[in-house]
Formats: sequence, structure tokens, C-alpha cells
Amino acid sequence: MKTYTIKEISQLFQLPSSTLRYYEEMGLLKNVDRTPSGQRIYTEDHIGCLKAICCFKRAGLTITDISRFFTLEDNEFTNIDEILALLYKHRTHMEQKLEEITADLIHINEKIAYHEAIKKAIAENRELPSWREFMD
Amino acid sequence: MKTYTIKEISQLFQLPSSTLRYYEEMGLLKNVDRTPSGQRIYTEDHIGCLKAICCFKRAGLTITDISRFFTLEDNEFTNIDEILALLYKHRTHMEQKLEEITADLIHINEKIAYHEAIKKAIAENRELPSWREFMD
DNA sequence: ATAGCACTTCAAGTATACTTGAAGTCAAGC
DNA sequence: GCTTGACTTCAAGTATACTTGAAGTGCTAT
Repeated sequence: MKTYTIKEISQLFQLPSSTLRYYEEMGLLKNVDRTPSGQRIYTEDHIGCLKAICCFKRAGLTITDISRFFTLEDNEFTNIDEILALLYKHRTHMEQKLEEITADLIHINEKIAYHEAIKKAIAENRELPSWREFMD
Repeated sequence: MKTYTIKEISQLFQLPSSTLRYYEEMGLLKNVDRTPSGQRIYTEDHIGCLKAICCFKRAGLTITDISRFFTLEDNEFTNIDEILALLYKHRTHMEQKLEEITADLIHINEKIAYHEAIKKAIAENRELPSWREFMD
């Protein structure tokens, strides 16, 4: 089975090695084996785990939240209802985020249009537009 | 012109009053007038400003970043190029976030499908599906 | 008029997530 | 064999964004 050094994982996920050690200490990365000299050995499982961590982090979950979820997943069968409940909640949360960001993009594009108009007006030495023109 | 108390703003944006005072201290909310007894009076301008703050925060900007941006906007005409550059960068960043979240939603939906299949299998006392079936 | 509550300032405290530093180990190249 | 660089542990430090506490002021209802 393919294995990875801490440096490879670090580059793969754009996370400093110290953060990977920290995640392990916090219980997010479990069963990280060592070489005889003590260096960490990561597997595909850890890559899958880190993908989930990054996904959860983007969703705004704390390390503690993520740790709790992984702990539930360790006993998938007995905790299946709780796991599903969390996942549903999480999905709803992400859908809301999607809407927020979509709205924010509209907001930014308005701001850009307004400032581009100002720039153009300055370049042409014309009268400056008012924010109202862009909001109405 | 319509004005608002700190409580009204607090409720409108779902932010504690202490946070509004903090934002003012950090220079994000400027020109907040006071009643003769010293209580804050907010205007529509502050609402617009807070909308931008929330938008920028969702985008991952720090208080310092936001403060810098507002400072540039105070001299809109002289800083127009810098403002536009920041806005373009910000838009690109938001578009990336949108993609990430879209990908994350797919990830979550896969996880949900997998756990729903497990739940179903448990209920029907059938053999449990493997994660592979859902990833291939 | 007095109790209560919402506000005020200012300083200090807290939570989260890392990050850094010190001191040491190990493998590889010159 | 000795330096160099990447790793290790463990403890302490830092950054960011609030949050809380203390002490005081001023409307508002009983």
C-alpha cells in the first residue's frame, strides 16, 4: 500500500507539517504509523481523512466538531442516526453558504461596476456617477 | 433620516452589541453619532457598511483587511486603481470559494448516500455496503 | 423617587487554531 | 566521521476576534 511522508502530505494539502502534527495531537488524524526512527507514515486513509477535514473546515466546523464526528464514525453502525443527523445539518448549512456566497458575488459585482464607472468617468474627465445609479 | 439603536442593529445583523462596539473601535464603523447621554446612533450608511463587512468576512478577510479597504474607499478617486485591484482579487477568491463549496456539497451528498445505504442495510438486516461501491 | 434595565467606557480575559523554539535523533552526501 | 537537513517531542508563544467584567450614567415604569 502506498505511503506518504509528512512533507508529501504537507505539499498535497498545502498545510504546514506543524499543522499535520497538530491535527494528529487533536485526534483528527488517527493511527499514524512511524518508521523505526520515528518519522510519520501516512496512508490513503489519511488522505481521505484530510479531504474530509478540509471540507468540514470550509463549512466552518471547529476541530472539536470534526473530532466528534470522526469519533461517531468509528462506530458507524451504532451511531448511524446521529451521523446522518449531523450530515443533514451540515448539508443544509453548506447550501446556505452557497446562497450567501452567490449573493455576495452579486454584491461584489455591483461594487466593481460602480468603481469601474468612476474610473471611466475620471479618465474621460466627466462627471462622477453616484452610487444610487447602481443601486436603483 | 431614519436612525437605529445598537440593539436594533444587533438584531438586524445577529451580532452582539459588544461586537458592534468592537468594530467601531477597530475603525470599521466610522462616524457613529451619540445621543446627548452618549448612546450610539446608527444610520442607513452604517447598515450598508455592515452589509459589506459581513460580505467581506464571509470571504475570509480579516478586520485589518476590511479596515484597509474602507480607508481606500475614503479617497475613492485617488485610490480607484487599488480599490478595483482588490475587488477583482476578492471576486476571484469568492468564485473559488463557490467552486469549493459546490465540490464539498457533492462530497457531503456522497457521504449521506453511503450512510443512508448503511442505515437501510441495518434495518433490513442485510449485508453492509462498502465505501467502494459509492466511490467507483 | 427608586428600582431596573440598557446603555456607556476601559481594561482584561478567553477561545480557537495554529506557530515557534529548544533540544535532540537520524539518514545521506562529501 | 562529520556536516546538513528533515524529521521528532514538548512546551510555550502568537494572531485574530471577540467577550466579559467592573464601575458608572441615564431613561422608564411602578
